[in-house]
Amino acid sequence: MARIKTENNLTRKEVIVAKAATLFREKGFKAASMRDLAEAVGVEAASLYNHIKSKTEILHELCFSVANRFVHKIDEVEAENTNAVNKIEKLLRFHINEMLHHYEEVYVSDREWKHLSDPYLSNFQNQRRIYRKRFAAIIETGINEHQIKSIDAPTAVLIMLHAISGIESWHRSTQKITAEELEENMISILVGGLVNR
Amino acid sequence: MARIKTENNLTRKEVIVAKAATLFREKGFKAASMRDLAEAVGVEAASLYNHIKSKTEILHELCFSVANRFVHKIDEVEAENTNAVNKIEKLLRFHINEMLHHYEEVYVSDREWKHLSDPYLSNFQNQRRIYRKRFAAIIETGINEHQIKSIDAPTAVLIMLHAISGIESWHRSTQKITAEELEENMISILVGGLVNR
DNA sequence: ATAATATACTAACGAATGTTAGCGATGTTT
DNA sequence: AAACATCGCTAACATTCGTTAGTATATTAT
Repeated sequence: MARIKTENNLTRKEVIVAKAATLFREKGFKAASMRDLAEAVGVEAASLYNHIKSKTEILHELCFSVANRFVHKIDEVEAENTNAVNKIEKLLRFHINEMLHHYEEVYVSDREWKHLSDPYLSNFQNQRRIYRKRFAAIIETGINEHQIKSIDAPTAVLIMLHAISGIESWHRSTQKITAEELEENMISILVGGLVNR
Repeated sequence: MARIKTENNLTRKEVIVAKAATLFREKGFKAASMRDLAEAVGVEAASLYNHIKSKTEILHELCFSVANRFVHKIDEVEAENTNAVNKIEKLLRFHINEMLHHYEEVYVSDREWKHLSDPYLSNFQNQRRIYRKRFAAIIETGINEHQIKSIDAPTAVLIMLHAISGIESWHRSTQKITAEELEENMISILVGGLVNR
């Protein structure tokens, strides 16, 4: 009877959720079975239920831990005393680094939230909608102050956010530029596409 | 015994595939069941098999019909006698319009291709990889001719393609700007992010 | 050492899945 | 009208799914 190995002060639940993130990213939430997850963790499927309530609970944990980090960040950025373009750049760099260093979680949260069930589903969608509105509001400010060219702010937001989710492809590619280079390239293209010249 | 209704010269198979595209987009390939699809088509699940070989075959049809359209387009654009920025703009506009007018198919092809099985899977991945290389090559040309700023071309490609997939959110949003406005906004931001000033 | 708790196991469940077989009804061609 | 192909139906199949119950073992606290 081999116990789930815990390292770095992680609870067994956290180990399971972390392995699940990898699995959900690779196969998708629906296609990844609890038996798959059990094997990845090194245990029988039924044993997982000593640590988690359900498969969906794992998805909750992943989606909301990611969402909360972004909300916390935009709280911080909004409060800063700087111009709109700076704020946007900070948000973008945060998104990029989240995608670089918490790839599995962020990716799963982005692509698999549809499989949440109410009330978590509506909750998540609400948070997402509000986040995007706040992001758009910063862009609007930049437009009004003529730092940013006159574009539709919600459209700009969806371009930015989806563009960053492209880092998925970078992770899988064989000939990678470094993470730093990637970050600078993305900022150059995305911010460059917004600003007035 | 109600037959599958065919309109506009569509075969029954094409009706099934079209309905499947909607369903796969809404629920994901794995979560959408053949019984769901049957209901959407107005028939029993077993009856579908008079027209299609398997659930996976439907996914093949969707993925490759989309992929073929993009390959065909880049063939056309590469052959044109114009500069790199123009070529990129044409490709982007094509992507945007595909996403606007063949939303279901393009979205499914983009997100669900992982569930293809070999040899179709490797085939699809190859086509995708080659397409992106050709796109990157056009960007490289623009960089060498100093129309485009000095960036990593593969990174630029993944930003462009993923940004466009954000049109998904536009489709679902309630207060939409028009399709034409969306197209112009996207082109402005994306091309604006590339060009040298 | 003993008791208590945490964790893993085996076995099994009901439900849902993709798919096949066989039959009858419908539509088309001769 | 007869022959034939097309199409949809019911019934059923083998798997796989998430999850639960009950039990055994390992760890921790007393």
